[in-house]
Amino acid sequence: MPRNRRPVPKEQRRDELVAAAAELFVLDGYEATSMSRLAKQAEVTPNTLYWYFRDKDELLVAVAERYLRALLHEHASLADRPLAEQFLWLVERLRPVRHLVSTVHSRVAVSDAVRSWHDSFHRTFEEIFERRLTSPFAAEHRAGEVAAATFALEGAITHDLDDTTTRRLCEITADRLHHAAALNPATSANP
Amino acid sequence: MPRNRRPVPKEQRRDELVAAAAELFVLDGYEATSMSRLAKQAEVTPNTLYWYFRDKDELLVAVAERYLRALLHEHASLADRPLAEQFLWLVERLRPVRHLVSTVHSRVAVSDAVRSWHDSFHRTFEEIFERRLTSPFAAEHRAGEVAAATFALEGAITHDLDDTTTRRLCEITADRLHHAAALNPATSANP
DNA sequence: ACCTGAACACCGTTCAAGT
DNA sequence: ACCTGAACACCGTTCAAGT
Repeated sequence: MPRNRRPVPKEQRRDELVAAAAELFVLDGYEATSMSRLAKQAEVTPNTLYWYFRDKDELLVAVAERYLRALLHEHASLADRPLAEQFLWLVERLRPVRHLVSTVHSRVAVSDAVRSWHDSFHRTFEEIFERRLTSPFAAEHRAGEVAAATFALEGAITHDLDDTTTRRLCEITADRLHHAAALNPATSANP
Repeated sequence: MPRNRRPVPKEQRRDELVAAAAELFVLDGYEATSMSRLAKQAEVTPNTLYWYFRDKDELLVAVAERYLRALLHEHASLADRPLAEQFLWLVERLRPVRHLVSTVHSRVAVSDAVRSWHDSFHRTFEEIFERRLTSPFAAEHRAGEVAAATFALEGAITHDLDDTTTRRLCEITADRLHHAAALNPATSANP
């Protein structure tokens, strides 16, 4: 068997490794997936993983990024549906990878790579949310509303809620983003 | 030196170990604190930790519970202050132990002990929040509002927000809990 | 009952060496 | 450039043995 200089392009090779990692991270969890088990799954030696990735956290980032890309791609087709419906879709779409979400959060403090990916992830969603804030109002108020929406969804993904509560939470969150200006005391006091 | 059968009562001994763990978990993080470093800090051998705790996760639970007790005790004196102010206090109080919060969430899927503590933690705060829901309305609507409030605070604790955004988020969250019934379409449609 | 010494199986990571 | 064999320092945990 060929042991090195494989004829497969390096981007594709890297992708295979990320795919293997994605499967195991989601199935068994990040901590429970050792680099050697992962290597075995991808049919390489553990060291090979370190040729393509600096460390295990960089592998986590690659897996998370892979899911984010797929998510944004699928989301594009729902862009004109009601916001509450989009939120519900998002939450149900991310529930299966909830452990990945929790792991990313817990490794933000440990790994610079994870932290910077996490931050850019939040910026991506903040931009999407900000576009939905129909009425114009002051920047710090926008930031508060956007943060509340983001955290509501993150919580819904990572916690066990029954279906009706999940749906309610998505409706509440969407409502808030639409009517934020009207509900804002400072703004509604000066019409 | 006495090597066993220490004259110190076992509850106090356990407490010393939890105190040592609390310090290191918060200072260096849970993963970065090995059982041997922890043992050294508490001036025992690693094995001794396993006499008092089933595993590292049970130690994590003990540390978290310790913080929760202190938090609830301090919170009692603010019970009649405005809700937004209570929230801001809570967020700022828990920010220093944010890594503990993230770690608990990421180990919910791994450890039964952590999961059941986490669930009871949420029940505790849900009860506090539910008492603040002034207007009466259907149970599934309450659950949605309470979840939104809980997740907003959890997010504020575990993410970097500037001071004004944090304050705004707390105000929004408090407002929501007060006016939830009026904003609920189903309820406001039938006055 | 309480604590230790010594070991176990494993972990993430590195490095010199191969092609 | 790509990959491996072998090792490194360490991890959480266990267990027989001590007092």
